[in-house]
Amino acid sequence: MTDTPADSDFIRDRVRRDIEQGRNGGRVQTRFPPEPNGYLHIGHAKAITVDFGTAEDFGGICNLRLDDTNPDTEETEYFESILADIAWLGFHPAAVLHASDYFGQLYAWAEYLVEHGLAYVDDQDTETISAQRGGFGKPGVDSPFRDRPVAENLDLLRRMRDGEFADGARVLRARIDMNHENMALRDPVMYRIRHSHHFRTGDDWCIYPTYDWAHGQSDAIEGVTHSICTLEFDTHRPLYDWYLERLPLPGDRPQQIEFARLELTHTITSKRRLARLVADGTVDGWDDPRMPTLRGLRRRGYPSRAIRAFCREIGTTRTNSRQNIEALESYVRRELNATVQRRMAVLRPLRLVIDNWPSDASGNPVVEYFEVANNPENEADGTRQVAFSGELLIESEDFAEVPPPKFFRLSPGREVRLRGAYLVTATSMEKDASGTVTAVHATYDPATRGGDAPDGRKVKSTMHWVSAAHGVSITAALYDRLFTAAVPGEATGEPLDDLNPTSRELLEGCVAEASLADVEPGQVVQFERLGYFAHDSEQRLLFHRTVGLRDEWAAIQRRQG
RNA sequence: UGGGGUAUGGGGUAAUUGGCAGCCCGCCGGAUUCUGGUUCCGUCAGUCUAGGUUCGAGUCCUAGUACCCCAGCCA
Repeated sequence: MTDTPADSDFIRDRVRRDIEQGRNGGRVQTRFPPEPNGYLHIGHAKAITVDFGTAEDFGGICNLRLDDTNPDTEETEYFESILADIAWLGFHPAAVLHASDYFGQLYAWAEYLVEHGLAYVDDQDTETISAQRGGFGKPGVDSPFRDRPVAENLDLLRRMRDGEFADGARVLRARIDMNHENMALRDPVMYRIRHSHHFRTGDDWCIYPTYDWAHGQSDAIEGVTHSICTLEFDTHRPLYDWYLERLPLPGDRPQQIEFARLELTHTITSKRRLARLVADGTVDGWDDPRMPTLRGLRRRGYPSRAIRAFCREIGTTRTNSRQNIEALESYVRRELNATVQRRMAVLRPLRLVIDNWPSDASGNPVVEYFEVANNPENEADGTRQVAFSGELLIESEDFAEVPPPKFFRLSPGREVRLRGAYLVTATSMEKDASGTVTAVHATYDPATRGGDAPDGRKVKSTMHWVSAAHGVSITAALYDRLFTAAVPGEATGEPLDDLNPTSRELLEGCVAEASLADVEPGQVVQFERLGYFAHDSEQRLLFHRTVGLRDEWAAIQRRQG
């Protein structure tokens, strides 16, 4: 998969036009501005790709800016996870900045607006202010403090800053228009009193700027040219501009551009709902492989390159939409298939005894080693030696006493290929008291060493296998997508309320070929014909069936009705 | 209820700005294959509705419809 340059979209068209018109001296600068109050998820990956990608395409720069204006929700731990996740995704901020670095400048500008009669201190509480704001189609009511003299406002603002008042006692509001048709402009709050400890500025401040008062100004301070955000901020754009137009700023002002956030089927990105799953133990944590967090996806074995390619190629628009999770999985599968090594493993073992396999002088079965390609798609990955002997383990679903129509694998009298080894023909089977098949007996054709018949005869199936005496036992944890639609078969456009969390399935007694030991933790491997596995930090193997091959037989059956 | 935004196959996204509606995912079918994977080829299927302008409309005009966002001292 190649990193192709992004196609044109409305954002890039806009930037291109600005450059042509000489705006900002032809400079392009963006920023990714998360609040450090949680872990990054797949939705953020889209924003990151847009922010960094746009800058990159025009030779500009993109900074990481933490929007840390609310001390009550933000923590250093989140900040650090954001840093790490962006790095994992493969993006490199030109600088790591914080809105809290600008608290001094922001405050000075607040006094500037007060001095120009454009902001005032309001002594009312939240409920009163909210009630006075009116509603859709209903005018607001001016605060009784709206026409306070400048000197009094200035005095009160300074005393707010100096900690003279309790939390919530007063706010600073922009003096715009209580009858504005856009609710965002009905005298929005700029500063609130919070006697809280900020994870970076400590106890230096007890008043904190709101998002609206901080964001555009931070952009301006940093020299951001294009402030790209999601659609729900579009009614804030007039306010963004209102502040910037009234401040003594040189040169061109930053401009806000909105695009539709990424939504996926079978996925939620609501911080509240994800937090609940962590809290109630539905998942093991924020990095549970079922989670849509970047950490979860990484543990699941999703390559960051695939996530990047997906985010870039689904495009940026202003249309609210929901991508099929299959589209993401398609990028993951494509990337994994091209880059990842193969191993053989058996999830639900069934003994396969080769009755005509030779023994050595001391009566032990001969052990033979085959050289198998690590990745047929990529010769550079080399080969490995795999042990073969007279007693093997195969996938129990690869044998059928009575083969259903279109079943190509092993059944009595049928010849199949054991990958890389020999052609074998099933002859008989052993059953327990309940009639369950416990072992299959077969004969091999010594002339087919390596898997090819000299007479050119073909077999319909090539199966994976593990030598019983040489396999290593593993525990596989099988994960589905985090959510599944409540109504089976309803794969797209499902309402979020109909999504149910899926469970994890632990498979004991799985056996893999010995060379699995060469695979390092964090590395992803394709278990041939089964799906993709990833080592996680606890050395447990994770299997994601949705990106794998394992549902093939179910799919065939479904097609046949 | 006022304001803002958006409508293109089952899903997502393009269309040189008024000129053959293309691409990706999915589905279905076929070919290749030592993975029922991959790869390759093919099929199905679309411009929200109703009018209008025009030789010609996804694109322009008029009217309507549907969905999303906004009434935090969250971001």
